[in-house]
Amino acid sequence: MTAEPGRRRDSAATRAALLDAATELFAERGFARTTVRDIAAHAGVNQALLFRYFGSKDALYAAVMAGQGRELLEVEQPERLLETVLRRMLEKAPRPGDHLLFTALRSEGVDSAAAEIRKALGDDYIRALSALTDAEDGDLRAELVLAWVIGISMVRSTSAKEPLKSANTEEIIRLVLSAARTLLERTEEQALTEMER
Amino acid sequence: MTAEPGRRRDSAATRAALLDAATELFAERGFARTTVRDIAAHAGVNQALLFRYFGSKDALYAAVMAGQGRELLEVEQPERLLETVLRRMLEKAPRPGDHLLFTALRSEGVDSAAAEIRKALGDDYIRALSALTDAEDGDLRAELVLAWVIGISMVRSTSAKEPLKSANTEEIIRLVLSAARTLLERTEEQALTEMER
DNA sequence: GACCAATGTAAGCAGTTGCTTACAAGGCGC
DNA sequence: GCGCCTTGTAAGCAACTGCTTACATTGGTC
Repeated sequence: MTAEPGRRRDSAATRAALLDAATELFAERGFARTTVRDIAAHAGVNQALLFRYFGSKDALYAAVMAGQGRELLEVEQPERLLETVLRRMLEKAPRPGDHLLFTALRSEGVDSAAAEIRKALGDDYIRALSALTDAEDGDLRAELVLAWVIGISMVRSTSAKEPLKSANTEEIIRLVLSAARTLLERTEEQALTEMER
Repeated sequence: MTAEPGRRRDSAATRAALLDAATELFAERGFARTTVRDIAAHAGVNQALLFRYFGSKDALYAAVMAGQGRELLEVEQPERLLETVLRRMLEKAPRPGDHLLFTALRSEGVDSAAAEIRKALGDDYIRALSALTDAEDGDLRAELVLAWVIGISMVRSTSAKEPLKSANTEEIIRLVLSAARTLLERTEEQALTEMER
């Protein structure tokens, strides 16, 4: 009987189970602190299959990150990007993978696949954010704002009880946005000039 | 001859060499990514002696961090704390251990000695920074500012060439201070009230 | 039913980690 | 000179990591 309960001998389903498990664990613990054994166990799949289907932990990470983390860049108008990013980061009940973006951005190390992905992702966000200001050091300003997001994500992931973990989401967003505005807002005249075009 | 060149059979010097090497490496790579073998090699000392004199990697880390990272808290008047912290973080030629504070604050994990030290250190800085505002959510504001410092340190340690790495130190400080001021400054009247006392 | 590629499994390899142990050697008190 | 605690050394252990290999099992094809 082909339609056996559960799934056996179904490579597509196995691949998908590995991808799902990897997505969840990478988002939760980051690349370095996630183990291939953890992923396989979490997927209910033999560890060797992970390497059969993905080749290496690096490649699995790349597969997980393919296309992920950039949805906000495409959907959001730049003015609302920071707010949306913060809201996703702070939301109470994230779906699996929702935090992939943040875990990826704050990954450590200069080797391994994670470093390249982090850099590419960071560059994309810096580019988007720097479009919000006309200051000549726009990239620096954008990078500072991104660093703030990364730092907040960092602190939230390590501290279990400090205010950041429990505080009102809207309040945090309000505070960060108001402060970031001093870095990213255009000057009045230049904003007007821009509109005239 | 007791006064042999170099040092041999000198436990104090051996301990000190280990401490120095550990200080430098922990500051550079953080707790998790520093190896006891690295430390011993860097100190030119047998690895077993590290455990004889310090007991464990955790304990060595605690010994390194004992009293370190809080100098700025004691010296600086609160109003200048953030600026001084930023300046130390961004300075071009730090002495060994100068970055211990930042590497400690951005250490990962919830176990190991590093987590407790990070928390204690973070709490101290939050306390100092929150004294700068009279808002009732002062702790949250202070934690956000600390998260920013941590994020900047993070980004600088991973990106090799983005603006943050090379940009003008004073410009970065100016930008961060001006933005942070919206979070930490007192309202006019309350600052005056404070002065009257 | 026989073949055979695709799928799944168990065991293990090599490298790294923190830490331990068994031992050699120096140097001080006597 | 002798004993013995202190200091230093080399080797290795157990746990963990990413990854491989040798082998069983399944199920479609003919």
